[in-house]
Amino acid sequence: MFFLKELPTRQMIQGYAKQHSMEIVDSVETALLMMRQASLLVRQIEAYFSDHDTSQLRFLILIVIDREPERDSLLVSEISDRIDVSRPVMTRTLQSMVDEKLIVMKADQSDRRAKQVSLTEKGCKFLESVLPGYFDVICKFMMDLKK
Amino acid sequence: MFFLKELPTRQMIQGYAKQHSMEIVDSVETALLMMRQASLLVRQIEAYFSDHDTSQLRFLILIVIDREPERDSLLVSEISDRIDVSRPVMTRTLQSMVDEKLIVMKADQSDRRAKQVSLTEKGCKFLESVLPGYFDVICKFMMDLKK
DNA sequence: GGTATTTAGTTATCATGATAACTAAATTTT
DNA sequence: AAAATTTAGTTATCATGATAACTAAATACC
Repeated sequence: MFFLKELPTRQMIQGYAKQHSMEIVDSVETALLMMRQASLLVRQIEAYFSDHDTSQLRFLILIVIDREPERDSLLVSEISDRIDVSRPVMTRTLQSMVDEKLIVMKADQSDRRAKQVSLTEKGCKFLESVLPGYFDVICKFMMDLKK
Repeated sequence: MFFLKELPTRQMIQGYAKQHSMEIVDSVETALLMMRQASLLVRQIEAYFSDHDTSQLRFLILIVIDREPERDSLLVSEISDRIDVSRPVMTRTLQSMVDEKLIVMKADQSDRRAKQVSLTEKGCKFLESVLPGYFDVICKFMMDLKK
């Protein structure tokens, strides 16, 4: 997250940067603006999911399992390949989602270390129920940006 | 932070969004890309500061005090006006920065509830020492983006 | 001038990110 | 086939974000 409310002016960036090339000042300005806007959007998204007693990470886990063509389960390692949080965070989050009955986990047949994760009926329904609002939050934010 | 590594294709977004207007699909795609890129950059920045035994928040606190024209201290509340983290996080972070001797805090004369925060010599030097690398990280990231 | 409200900052507690160190199973190497 | 390494996932612990509830001082209201 990037927490600075008022971004530095170009002049200020120029003052701090040792090399004063326009290109560098430009790219720093663009980067700061991108981080700030993304942070504001991420906050709105997290607030949306928090209102629905969940989190963006839980949502992403549901969606990567759901969007997999021709499969109805993924290994924990496959989910981790698609979402870059650390393994312990993945373990903990999956456990909470099992508790909430959004997913089920069962031992893999061919590799006894591995675990198959699949959506429950409840998880599927829940994903469908939060998706429209998720798009709404993003669209509304992007509309406001254009103004 | 936005953790999804492979963003959904336009088709996939279209499949999930109830309304299929191009505009909506477009803005969702743009937003996801922005959040993903910003997250990657923020991670690099945090890694950079972590290598220097500090954090982006500490850096931002130093810089908002430093960049204030005609003043060499700010009230905690003024720092909070400029950086949107919660007050308890601000309190805790300022305390750690006092422990590290990057800043000093003293009671305000006119308002006995308030505290003036100013940079120490060490804090000033430290800020100067990390600034070039900070710009480097951002510039390098933005260069790679263009490719 | 006394009561009520607001403002400044802190403390306690929780949620969620990380890394390091671990167990157990699979795989590679020799 | 035994030993070494890699891979899958977990546990323990820490860092850093949040909110709720608090103290104390300043300000507003009557």
